[in-house]
Amino acid sequence: MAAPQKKTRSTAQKALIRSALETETRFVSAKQLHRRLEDEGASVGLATVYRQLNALARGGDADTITIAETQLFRACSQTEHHHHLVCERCGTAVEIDPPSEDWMRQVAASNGFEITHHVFEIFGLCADCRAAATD
Amino acid sequence: MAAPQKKTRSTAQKALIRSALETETRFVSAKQLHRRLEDEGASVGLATVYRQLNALARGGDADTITIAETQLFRACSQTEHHHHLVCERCGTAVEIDPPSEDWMRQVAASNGFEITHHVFEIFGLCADCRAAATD
DNA sequence: CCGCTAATGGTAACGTGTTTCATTATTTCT
DNA sequence: AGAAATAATGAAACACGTTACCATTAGCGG
Ligand SMILES: [Mn+2]
Ligand SMILES: [Mn+2]
Ligand SMILES: [Zn+2]
Ligand SMILES: [Zn+2]
Repeated sequence: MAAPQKKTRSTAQKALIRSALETETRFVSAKQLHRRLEDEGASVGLATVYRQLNALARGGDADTITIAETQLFRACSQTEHHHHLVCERCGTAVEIDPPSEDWMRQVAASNGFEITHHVFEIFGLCADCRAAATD
Repeated sequence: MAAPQKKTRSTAQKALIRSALETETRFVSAKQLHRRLEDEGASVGLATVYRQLNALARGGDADTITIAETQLFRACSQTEHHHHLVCERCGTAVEIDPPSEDWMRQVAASNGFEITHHVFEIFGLCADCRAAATD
């Protein structure tokens, strides 16, 4: 039988957080998003920002990466598996394809492993940040 | 002129930590290594374990990965750049080659990025852990 | 409206990892 | 072999991102 599946309610905070994240092209932290919301006059608790960002990530509506012990989020509507090319200065990110799945499975199998998942992110400097770094 | 390069002293704790890490084939956390040391009768402070593991990593004598907000360490004598295939159950790891550097640079360049570094780890279950998971 | 309960938000608690600083011990100097 | 200089240690305090708690608010079906 189907799981009880508790029903979710639509709240103002949920909508605010979602739309704030969607207008952001960079990976942002919960704290950053929280500050931005209160700068815009909205009053949303930090705990709620964490909750909603995690919910979005769980539901596949946001990607997350961790940089310097801090989890960053970015809205994502893409359904296929992908990774990111991230500017380590400003957080701007571009979606990229994963390395060959066949190659990974091959490497794993030859060592007796069965793959469960993988992490892969390329970090660098975007054109803008490189230009800005010209002393 | 050459950097002042402060001189390092050899201590019992440093040797203990280094050799304990070297006998370990799995990725281990500072806490795990600390517990193991005190189980063996050695009395070493946790802060010292952190310090020495970080020093080993900085010096290239240890690899580190982060899993579930915890930093794990493993001795490594390899000098070339590499990655790991890690059993997410027992921590056993195998060193693997990186994906094509040319391909990564190509992807980055076509988006105006200049690569600084990348993270890549494959997680899975090793043969032993798969066998043990047979209900 | 009413009642049920999901959701919120302030705060306390948590876990990992770093910093501080008094104490210990290794190296160097005489 | 002392003695002086100072790197290293260790216990506890701290930093900080994230989660848990729980009393209060508010969405939604009736
Ligand atoms: Mn994405
Ligand atoms: Mn290695
Ligand atoms: Zn940038
Ligand atoms: Zn295993």
